[in-house]
Amino acid sequence: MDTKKPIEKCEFLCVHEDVVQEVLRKMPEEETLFQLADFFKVFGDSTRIRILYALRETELCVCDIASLLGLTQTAVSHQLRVLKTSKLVKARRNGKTVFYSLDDDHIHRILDMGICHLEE
Amino acid sequence: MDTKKPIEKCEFLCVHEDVVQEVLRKMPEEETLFQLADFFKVFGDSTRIRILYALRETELCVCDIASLLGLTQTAVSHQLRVLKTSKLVKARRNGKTVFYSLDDDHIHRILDMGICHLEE
DNA sequence: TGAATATATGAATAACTATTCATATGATAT
DNA sequence: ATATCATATGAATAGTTATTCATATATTCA
Repeated sequence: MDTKKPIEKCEFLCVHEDVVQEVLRKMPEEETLFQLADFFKVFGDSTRIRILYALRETELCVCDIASLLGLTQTAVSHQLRVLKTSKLVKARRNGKTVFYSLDDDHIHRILDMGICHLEE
Repeated sequence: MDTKKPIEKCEFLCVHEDVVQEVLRKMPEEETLFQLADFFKVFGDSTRIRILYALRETELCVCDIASLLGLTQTAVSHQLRVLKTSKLVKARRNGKTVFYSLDDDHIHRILDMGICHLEE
């Protein structure tokens, strides 16, 4: 079928089979790693990180966040939805205003560690 | 100039000015937060996370990683370059083979924390 | 030197995602 | 009820990025 194969592909000729098997055995589940990547992905956007670190200080309404960070209300709302879906923030309604805050202390600690990391 | 403005935009009428100022004062530098987002971004890709957790067990050559994770050699090489640029992995050449490993113990600890997080 | 092998890389493609625009919803006050 | 304000959301757009393809580089061995 495959009539033209100009260069013979290096199809893992060099694999250290025993090492590979050992690593496969010890590594976390595939599923776990995909979840972990998704978790980090949420932090991997400057808009969301800035929102999170603003909320680290105090709860804020959508307009406050937009003003604070120089963003449109719409952009902030969209990102807050992402953060809420990921259980990183929670919302509290007070009349027309919706106040957002970090979902729990666990998130606080993660953000504290983030700061810590950059200081190393 | 702006002849047609059907709906008057909500331009931060609700801002709690004092709170916003206080938060701005306390928050980390903009620059710092952008760096932090970039840092998380590297972890926020399943291919890279899987490579990192494979390397958490032992050093591996490019072919081993590709075989282990069911990826092409090219895809792995490209991502290893990203990880190397971000100082997360380092390379050691032995003949034709290049072995990659986590750059330092700090990265090890971060990966350990990742696992920890998912167990909560 | 030339063949073979392991890895790297530039360019093109494909997939994803953040932002914007227009508009809807939800709440208050008159 | 209606007008106004704060927020939410669907669709389109624009920007980004992971993967693939083709090929280059680096090293070893005959």
